[in-house]
This record gives sequence, structure tokens and C-alpha cells, in this order.
Amino acid sequence: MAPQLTTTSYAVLAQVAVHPWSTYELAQQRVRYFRYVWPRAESAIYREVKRLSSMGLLDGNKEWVGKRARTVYSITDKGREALREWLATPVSPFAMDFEALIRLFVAPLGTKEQIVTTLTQVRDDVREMLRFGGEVKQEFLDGISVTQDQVYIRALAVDFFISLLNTVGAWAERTLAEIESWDDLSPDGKNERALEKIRELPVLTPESVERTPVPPRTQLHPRRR
Amino acid sequence: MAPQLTTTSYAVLAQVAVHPWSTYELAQQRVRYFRYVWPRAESAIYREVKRLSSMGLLDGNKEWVGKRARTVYSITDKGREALREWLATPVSPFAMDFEALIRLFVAPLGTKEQIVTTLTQVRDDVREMLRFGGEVKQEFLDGISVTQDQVYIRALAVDFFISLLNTVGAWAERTLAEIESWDDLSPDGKNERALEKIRELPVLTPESVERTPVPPRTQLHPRRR
DNA sequence: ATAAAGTACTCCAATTGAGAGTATAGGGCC
DNA sequence: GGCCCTATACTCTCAATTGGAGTACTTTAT
Repeated sequence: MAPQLTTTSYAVLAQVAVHPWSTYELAQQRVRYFRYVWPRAESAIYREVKRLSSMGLLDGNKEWVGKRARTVYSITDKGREALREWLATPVSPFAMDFEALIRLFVAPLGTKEQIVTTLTQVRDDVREMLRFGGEVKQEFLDGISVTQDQVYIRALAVDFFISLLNTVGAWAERTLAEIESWDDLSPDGKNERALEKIRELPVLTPESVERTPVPPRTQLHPRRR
Repeated sequence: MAPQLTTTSYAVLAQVAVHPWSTYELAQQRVRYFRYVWPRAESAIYREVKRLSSMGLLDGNKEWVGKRARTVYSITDKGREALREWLATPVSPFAMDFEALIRLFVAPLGTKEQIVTTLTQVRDDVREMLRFGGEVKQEFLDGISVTQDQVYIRALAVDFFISLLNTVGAWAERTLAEIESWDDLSPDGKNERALEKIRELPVLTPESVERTPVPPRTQLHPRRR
């Protein structure tokens, strides 16, 4: 039995499908590809290319720079076939890790300053990610991207990335402003105002709210596969 | 040396801080709390409460239902203190796993139907999550939430959740519409249009773009601690 | 009375993440 | 010519984590 491929496997395959890379480049350049949508440890990449090449999905070529070897991987027909088959399987849902929200829940245990610091950090992280998104955008506009011939696809992803980050950034800003306007972190007199705000939140799910017998998911959704 | 606490530990502590729970409830009711912002396996929760109670951060009380035991955990002062200290440490950045984007990148290897199915799945997942968000919203408005006294904090989280999902949902809709308008998945004549669209994407980072000497992060950012 | 669904966990094999460690290459500086 | 610093190119290990299977009792529905 062939060992099971994970989404990480397919992410690596997808990146090598663009053009051949050495493992080192692959691990570094993931930044330009999947760091923000499928973040995995560097060592996982090194492990993965070996597995994939032992399964014949990647083709590893040893090159020499002086006395030091490096392996350059390219995708095989079998690898492309594996990707093709994967596209027919169910996708795993959007998932996030957002520690700041957990901190928000217990914020009243700490100081106002602490939660402000946390949210400022979130805002700055988002700015940094957006800066990167702007870079990618500019590369496409300048026509110098490695995937220039695929703009019509990549544009959809850049759209996603920038929209999402703008949303998170805007939330961080308004939440920061709200908390700054408080005297302290106690509930005193804040709950009425909060209910007003919560009432205005747009949960616009016209159809699905009407009648969709969604089975209650008892299982946590699978994050990888 | 006390074993290191992870963000998962603090997530459990934060949930038990609301009121006592049995482990089973804790594992199930994570849905209402952290399923979408800090998803972890069920077995991880069982392991975690044991660790936390052996460290004296939780207090486990054995109860009996007929012949079957169940353990109800409540937070201790030491547990609350641990949460308090945690709030002073740096937060780990927002991270997501979004398999659909990887699929989008290699979509031309498959059929138009396949990528449409994938995006439809994303849209439906988002709808389901929004339905849940609407439920939480309604509970607060009806004044029956377990954390009713904390609306002023929870409202900020509900705002985040609903804003983010609306953004992802809207992206799924417009991307679906765009792809439906294509004859096939080939690049023919699509790149010019895509460049137009990409040009209009709002990357509004006035300050940070001007002059922020952000050190290039070579390390992948830590996701948990 | 019986079946099905819910409660309340334990245990395990396989993956993954984070970091430390090893070693060579190349450029700048004195 | 020697030294230092940074980049390249990995390997190895350990602990954390996941998903799933398994056990066994309780409650509800038929």
C-alpha cells in the first residue's frame, strides 16, 4: 500500500508543478506560495520531498556546488496525475488559529494595556501580511512573477488574501478604538451598548436560514488529509 | 520544572473559567467557544484537563451517574493566575489553513466542474459557520447566553467571526461567478482581464508602505507555544 | 424488550513541529 | 592570506498532536 498523501504533500506537489526547485528554495520560497494559507514547518518540507520522490511523484536530481550536494526536484507525470485525482476529492474546510480571540475572552483577568498590546500586535501582523500581498500584486502588474502566465488564476487568490486581511485589519482597528474608549475592563455599563452593536451585525444567510437540515457535526472537522 | 503550557492549555483554562464543565461537555461544547478559532482534536482535550489538574490549575470532581463516573472540572486560583500571566506574553499571529486556495492554483489540471464543486463547498461551509454565528448572536439578544454578563467582550469576537465569514463567503460567490463565466480553465484571453482586476485590489497600508524596515522573517512564525 | 443514540472516556500508531546540529560556500574587510 | 559573517543545504531528534478505534455504561425511542 502506498502511504497516504496529506494536503501538505499536495501543497508541495503544486509548488513543484510550477517549475523545479531545490529543497532549500522550496522551503524558503514557500513564503511566496503557501506560507499564509498552508503554513508548515521547514523540516516537514524536507521530509515531504523525500517521501514524494520515493513514491515516484517527484524526480530528484543531485547537483554539485563545489563539495556540497543539493537536490533539485521536478514533478513527474505520476505526480501530476496524483494532483489531478486529488482535485476530485472533497476539500477540507477553511480553518484558522487565532489566539488573540481566546485572550480577548479572558482579557478582564489582565489589564487594559495587555489586551491593547495584543490587538496592536494583530494589527501589525496583518499590516505586514498586507505589505507582502502588495508585493505580490505589484509583481504581477510589472509582469515579472514566476507564475505570470497564470495571473487569471492567481488573481483570484490575491483577491482572497487581500480581502481577508483588510477585514481582519479593520476589525483590529475598530476593536482597538472601542477598548481604548473604555475606562477599564469591567462590564460596568458596557453591556447595553454591546447589545446594540451585536444587533447590527449582518448575518445575511437568506436561504440557508430558511430551511437547510444541516446535520450537527459532532466530529471536529478534519484539518488536513 | 512544571511542564510547558500550550495555547491549547490556555484555551481549555479559558473555557473552564466561565463555569465548571465535565470533560465530555468540554469536548463537545468547544463548538460554542473555540472550535472555529482554535480547533483541536477531542482526545487532546481529555489529555489536557488531566495535565492541568495534575498541575493544580484545574480542580477535578468525580461524580457518579449510575455506575459510570464523570469528572467535572473547575478552575482554581492558580489556574486563573496562569491565565493572567499568559496575557502578558506575546501573542501568536493569526494563521489559517485554506486548502481550497492550493486547489485553485492547480485547478487547470482538472476540470471546471471540479473547481466549481470545491468553491461551492467553501461557500456552503461558510454559510454553515454563519448560521452558527447567527445562533450565538440571537442567544445574546435573547439574553440567554452562558456568558451573558460578558457581552461587552464577546460582542467583539462575534463581530470578528461574522465579518470574516462574510468576507470569505463574498469571495467564494464572486470567484464562483467569475469561473462560471469562463468557457474552460485555459489561460486564453483571461490574463488581461485578470490584470485589470488585480490592479483594483485595495492594498491600503499608508504608513507601513512608506518606511517600515521590517526584518525579513526567515523563520516560519510559531503557531503555538 | 430491544435497538439506537448519547455519554464518558482510554489507548495507540502515525504525523507534525520546533529546534539543534553539521558542514560547506561566498563575500567583505584588514 | 586569514578571518568573520551570512547564506546555502540539509539531517536528526523529541515532544506534541492528530485521528481513529475501542470499551462500556445510560437514556430515549419504538
